[in-house]
Amino acid sequence: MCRRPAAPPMTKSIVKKVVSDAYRRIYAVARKIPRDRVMTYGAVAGLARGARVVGYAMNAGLVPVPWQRVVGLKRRGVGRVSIKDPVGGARQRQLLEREGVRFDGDGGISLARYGAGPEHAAAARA
DNA sequence: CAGGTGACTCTTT
DNA sequence: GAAAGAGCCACCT
Repeated sequence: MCRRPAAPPMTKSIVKKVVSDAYRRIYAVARKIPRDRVMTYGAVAGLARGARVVGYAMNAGLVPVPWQRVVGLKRRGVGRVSIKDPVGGARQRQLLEREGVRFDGDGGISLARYGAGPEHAAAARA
């Protein structure tokens, strides 16, 4: 049955977000992220142009998007969970590990291996 | 309309 | 290598 685990309140404000073209664009990209793969906010936004907006879109959490596959960039080639909520961050990490993504001792993710960006495609394939 | 905030990123000191 | 500042875009008050 369709049980909704902690379904967020569908307020008009939230609906308005989904209608936004920018949000739709972000959701479309996030949805394209393959399993066992991660993408940085900058990659989803196209660069550091609207990286913040990407986080906003994920925060909405009203669309069936694998927000867990969207991570922040800690260092060049290394990603990391940038969620503000410690609970949500831990959950994301667990979900990613569950899909096969391995974390570094410093909580970093090797984008060269799990990066879903076109630039990392070659590295990811290797 | 203007100000403030944020799951970001980059450059410079 | 760490810290601070600036840039950017969208949403909320």
